[in-house]
Amino acid sequence: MTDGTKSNKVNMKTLAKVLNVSIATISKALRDSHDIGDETKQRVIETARLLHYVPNPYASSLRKRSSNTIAIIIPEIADSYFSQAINGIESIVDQEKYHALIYLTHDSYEREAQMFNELTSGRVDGILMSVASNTKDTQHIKNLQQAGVPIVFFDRVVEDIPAAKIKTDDFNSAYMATRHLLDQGCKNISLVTIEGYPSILQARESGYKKALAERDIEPEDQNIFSCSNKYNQENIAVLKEHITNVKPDGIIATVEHLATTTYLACEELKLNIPQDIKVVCFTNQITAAILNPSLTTVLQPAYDMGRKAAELLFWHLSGRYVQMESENIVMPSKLVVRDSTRTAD
Amino acid sequence: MTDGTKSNKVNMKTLAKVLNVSIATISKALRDSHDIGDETKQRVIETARLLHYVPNPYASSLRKRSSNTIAIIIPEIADSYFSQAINGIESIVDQEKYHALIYLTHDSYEREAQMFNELTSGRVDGILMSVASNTKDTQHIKNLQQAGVPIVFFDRVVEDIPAAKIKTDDFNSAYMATRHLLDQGCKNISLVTIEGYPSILQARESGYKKALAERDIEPEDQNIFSCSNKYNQENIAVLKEHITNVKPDGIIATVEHLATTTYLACEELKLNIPQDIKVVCFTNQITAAILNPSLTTVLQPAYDMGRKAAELLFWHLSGRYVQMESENIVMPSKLVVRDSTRTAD
DNA sequence: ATGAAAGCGCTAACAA
DNA sequence: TTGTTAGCGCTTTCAT
Repeated sequence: MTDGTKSNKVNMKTLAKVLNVSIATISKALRDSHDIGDETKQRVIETARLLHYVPNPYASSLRKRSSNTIAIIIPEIADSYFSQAINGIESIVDQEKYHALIYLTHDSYEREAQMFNELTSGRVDGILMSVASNTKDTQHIKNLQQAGVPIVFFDRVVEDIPAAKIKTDDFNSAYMATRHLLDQGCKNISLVTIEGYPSILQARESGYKKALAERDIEPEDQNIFSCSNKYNQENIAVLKEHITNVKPDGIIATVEHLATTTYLACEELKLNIPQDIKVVCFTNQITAAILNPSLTTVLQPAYDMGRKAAELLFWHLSGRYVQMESENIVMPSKLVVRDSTRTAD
Repeated sequence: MTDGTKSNKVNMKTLAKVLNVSIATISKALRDSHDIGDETKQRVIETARLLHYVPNPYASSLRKRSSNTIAIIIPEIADSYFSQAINGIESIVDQEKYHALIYLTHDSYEREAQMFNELTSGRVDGILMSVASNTKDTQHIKNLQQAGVPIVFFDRVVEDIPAAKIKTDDFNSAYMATRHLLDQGCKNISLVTIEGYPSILQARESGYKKALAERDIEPEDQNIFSCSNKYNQENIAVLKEHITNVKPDGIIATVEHLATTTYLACEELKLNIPQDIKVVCFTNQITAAILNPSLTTVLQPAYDMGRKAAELLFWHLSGRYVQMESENIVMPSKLVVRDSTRTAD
């Protein structure tokens, strides 16, 4: 079914014939080469416009061994952080006249590995990625790097791979959140995370523990609790069980979907936020302000992170920049205090 | 900077040399052609695997004049409807071993038209799109169709173009929402929309008016109010002005970002939702349930719509399906009643 | 069942 | 300044 109306397909050959010049002249003129006369250039550009000539990207990519396209590889897309980050990425991709392929791993290592294998083909000139939660073996990523495809990580980075990385300070974010809850009088704070992400979770755990240690509180294993990044009844049940058993008076939810999960779990347990239990969540949702109660959040500069990641990649692609390995940019996240952590006073 | 480690680039030529067969044999064997012996096939597949052969997509696309990639063209991505729709699309794209390019129009006709022009190049085999709000002239879309690129519209469709369309029933959605507000005792309902989308808005307006007419209420022009699809202070101010002037006791917000805008406008005006004013919003945000108060929504089957749109496109692409023009699928949206439209009793 | 060869549309030496 | 030519890696007749 790919026949189409191939009748009026105009290519360089067509232009060459019409203008009585060689194909090479057309090619050079269109790429504004310096060894084509201004007058010829104009004629070529003009008739190209008239005949609605559009270059065939695949011919060009095959020949040049570069595709003017990048891949965005992320765990999921129905997430305010990632969708805002994509906006940032897109702003640069568009500006550079590139194209962006989007791939969702759904946090599956297998899918991620397969995608990377496929991308060995030269389909993209570079990759922007947030790694899947359960990716431990990172050989697939290293392989692609060795094949010469530059990679920039954003948010969910792989620490032990030499590549550019844009992230927020997970240690400090968790530290800020924990200290805030302590300041609000919490004595028994649970850190709720999701499975996977060894490096990120470790950093957040450390930040959490440091804040506790500063107040001479011994962290309990049971307060570090992990469930799935889903918003469903089962997850609510799991969280309810944790709350019932551990009876935290403060919860730090480290991923977006846990916000709704936590609120609903508390509601079902008839726990009042913030009186009975205070809640902080890592999320960029703009509705945080109008939740019941409004939600204290750790806000990441998603758009800017996406933009920065794309900028780094394009600097590298255009040769302006080389030391990708040493780029390790940490952007500040922000604690936005709202009613979900308010004290009674 | 696109040199990479081209040293170990293995292509069909490499395989042919290694196996002492012709390139044609390799090609056929890998595509499981019937005129290659089973034994040869196995040998080819085996060594391809061993040498980590991955076909060059651009060579293949150039030759076959089809790219195994589609374009997703949408106004924005930081929107729960679109991101959920993309999830649905991706589920099919992945299954069909296709690739998806993502393009954001930011609701700009100029950008949209330019993208379509670019896609004349044959970069994609098909397009899934939601049209930009201010697109009136649709020649760019027709041009691409005439060039043989199939297009499936979802959600924001262009009625007068013969192409497959997946949408929800805008007339009925607005009708349901309006009737619900009337049932809850509202007498002065405002329909808040955004600029653009003639066909969608007209349908919603009609549904709104029909519900009013059934109760013998004359719709007032001032109750149909349009602002921008932004979440910012200016937009809040504009909405506040409307509320102050028109004093509606019910608001139907027809796009997602208007939810937060409306809530904050009411808060600033010290209007209690739902006592002073009831609110319904067209949105798929999962946080609707935990807003203050929980928000009555018109929910669209975003994931299924994306999936369905992709399915239609691939049926067509694989020749299984031809009558794209007559496909006009309307999927039911759902009114989810919550506290923002609750009556006092 | 396998191979030779043409060519998809473009780029980039190299010649003229 | 312009043209000739040799591919990029793959698919696909058409021979054998």
